[in-house]
Amino acid sequence: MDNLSEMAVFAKVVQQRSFTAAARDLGLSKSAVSKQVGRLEDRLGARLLNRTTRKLSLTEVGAVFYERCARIVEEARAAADEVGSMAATPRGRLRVNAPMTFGTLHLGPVIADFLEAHAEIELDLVLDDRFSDLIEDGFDVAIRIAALVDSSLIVRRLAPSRSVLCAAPDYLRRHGRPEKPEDLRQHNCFGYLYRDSGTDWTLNGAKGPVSIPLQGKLRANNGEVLRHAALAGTGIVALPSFIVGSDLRAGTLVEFLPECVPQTHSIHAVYPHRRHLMPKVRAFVDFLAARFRPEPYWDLP
Amino acid sequence: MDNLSEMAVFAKVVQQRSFTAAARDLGLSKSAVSKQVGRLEDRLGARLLNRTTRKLSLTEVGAVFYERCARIVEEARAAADEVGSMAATPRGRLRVNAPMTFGTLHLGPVIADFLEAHAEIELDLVLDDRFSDLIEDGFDVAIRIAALVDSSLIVRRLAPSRSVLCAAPDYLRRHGRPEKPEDLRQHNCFGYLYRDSGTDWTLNGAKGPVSIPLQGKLRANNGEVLRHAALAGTGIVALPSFIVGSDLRAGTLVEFLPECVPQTHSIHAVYPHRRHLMPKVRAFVDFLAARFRPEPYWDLP
DNA sequence: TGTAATTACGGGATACGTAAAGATG
DNA sequence: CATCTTTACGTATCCCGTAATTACA
Repeated sequence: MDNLSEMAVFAKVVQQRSFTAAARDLGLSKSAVSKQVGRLEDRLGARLLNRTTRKLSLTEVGAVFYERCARIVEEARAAADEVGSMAATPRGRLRVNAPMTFGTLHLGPVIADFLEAHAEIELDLVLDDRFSDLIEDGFDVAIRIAALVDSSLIVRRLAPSRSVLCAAPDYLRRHGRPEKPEDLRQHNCFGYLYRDSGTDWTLNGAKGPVSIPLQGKLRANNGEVLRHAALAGTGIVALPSFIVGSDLRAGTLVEFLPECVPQTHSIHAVYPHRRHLMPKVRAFVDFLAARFRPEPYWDLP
Repeated sequence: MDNLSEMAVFAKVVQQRSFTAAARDLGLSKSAVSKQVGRLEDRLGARLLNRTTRKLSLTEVGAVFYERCARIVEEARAAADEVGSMAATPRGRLRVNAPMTFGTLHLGPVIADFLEAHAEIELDLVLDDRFSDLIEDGFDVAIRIAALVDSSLIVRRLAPSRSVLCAAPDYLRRHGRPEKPEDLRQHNCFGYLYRDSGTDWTLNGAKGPVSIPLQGKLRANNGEVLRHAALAGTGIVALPSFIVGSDLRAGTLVEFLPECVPQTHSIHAVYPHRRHLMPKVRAFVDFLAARFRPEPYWDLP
C-alpha cells in the first residue's frame, strides 16, 4: 500500500461529497482527482465510492476506510507539521561537544546569552578532550581546535588561534628570557599532552626548524594545569592564545619568541551535513561566530 | 506531504538500523531505499538520520518523526488489511431490493440457505415494486423483472420469465375457453398495474397484434392479489410464470393461448460496477443464479 | 441542455535498478 | 580491503492536465 496523497484526495472527496469540489480545493484537475481515487480503489481492490454524475455515496467498505483514512491523513499532516516546526525555529536539545579548557574559558561565559536568545533550546554541553565521534555520541556540534580533515563533516571556522610561548615575568627574571629557539633546551618546558603527540616542540629557528625535546617536569593534557604552572613561575609553556590571552593582557604571563612559533590553529565548529542543517545548530554556530569575530578577544594583535 | 511508502521505508530502516537490511526486507535496491529516505527528508525539510557507512543514528527530529511514522504506517496497513478482508470474503450488510411478489414467492424460500452458507452476511431485504435508485437508496443488488436498460448498471440474467394467460378451470368452464385473442374482449381480464402503463394487453393474433382493453373489474399492482382473484374463478389474468407456475402445475389455474403472449421477460440481478464487485454481492448473485438454473422451477416447459 | 465524472492521450516528472564512486572501520 | 551508503545514468513507469466522451437530471 502506497500513496498517502490518494488517501488525502479520497478523504477530501468524501468531505466535499464531490469530485469537482475536491479538485478545486486541492488545486488539481478533476481528472487527477478521479484517477487518484480510482488508483486507490485499484490498489485496495475494493470500490470505495458509488458515484453517478449527480450522486455520490460511500460503499460499506468506503465508509470503514474513510474513518481510518481521515485519521491517518490527519496524523501524517501533524507529523509533518511537527517536523516543520522543529526544523523552522531553533528548538530542542542541542548537544555540544568542546575541548575542556576552551569550554570552561570561552563557552561558559557566553552560553547564558545564547540560551536567553533561544528560549526553546535545551543545551547539553559536554566538555572533554577526546575526539568524539559526533554521530556515535549524538552530538549536534563540536568545537575543535585543530583543523582536522573529516570529509563527511562540515567545518566552519569561528576564529583564529595561535600557540603562544610564554612564562611568568618572575620566571624570566630568574632564568633569563630566551632569545632564540635553541635557548629553550636549557629551560623547564611544559608540554601539552595532545593524545599521543607532543613530546617535542618544533620552532622556527634562524636556520630552519628547531626541535626542542620537552624535558620539563610536567606534562598534562589540560591547558589550565599548564597555565597555572606557568603562572606560578615554574616554567615555560606553549599554549593556545585562547587560554593565555587574558594573562598576557594582565601581564601575569609574558610572551617571547612569537615569530618562532609556527602553529597557527583555528577554532572550528564541526557538524554533520549541510543539507537539512537544523536551525538550532545554525543558531549556535552563528552565535559563536558572531561572538568571536572579528578579532577574538583572546588573541592579541 | 505525500508518500506513505517513503515513511514505511524510513521506518524499516530505523527498525533494521541499516539501509541494506531494509532494502533486503523490502525487496528494493539499496539505491532505492537511500533515495526514498532522501526524498522524505527533502520533503520534510529536515534530516532524519545521521548516517555514516558504519553508523546510523536518528536525529532528534528523526526520532520524533519515527514514532509518529511507525504508528501511521501501521494504521495504514491495518486499514488496507481491513478493506482487503472485507473485499475478500462475503461479509457485511447486503442490501437487496426486489419486487414484492417475486420476493415473497421466490426469495423468501431461499434466503435462509443463503444466510446459512455465508455466516458473515447480514441481509436487508427490501421488497417493493417501485423502481428504486440503487445508489440513492444504498442497495447493493436489485432484482428486476423487466429488462430495463440502465447503462451504468451491470445486469445479470438469472432466469427466464414469461407472461402466462390463465384462469381457473371453473371460470373457463363457465365462460368458455378463449380460442383467439379477440375472444378476450368478452372476458373479465384483470390487469397488472405496472406504474403508469398497463391498460391494454397486446397479443399476437392470427393477423398481427391484437389490443385488448382491460375492462375487468380489478386492477392491482400486486401479483398475489390478481392471482387470488384468478384462483377464485373471477376472471382472467396475465401474470409472470414465476407467480402462477405452481398453480399451473397444481391445475388450479389453466393456461391458454400461450402462443399469443409475446412478453418474454427475464429475471435480472442488477448492481453497480463490475470492477471491485464486492464478494457479498457476487456471492448473492451467484447463489440466485445457481438456484434458478437451468430450468427455473416456476417456468413450465 | 448543462453539469459531473471518466477516458484518451501526450508530455514531463519520477522512481527504479545497475553500476561506479565515496566513505569508513 | 570489505562493507555500507550515495551518486550517475538510462529506462520504464507513473501522473498530471487538456480535451473529448459518457452519464445523468
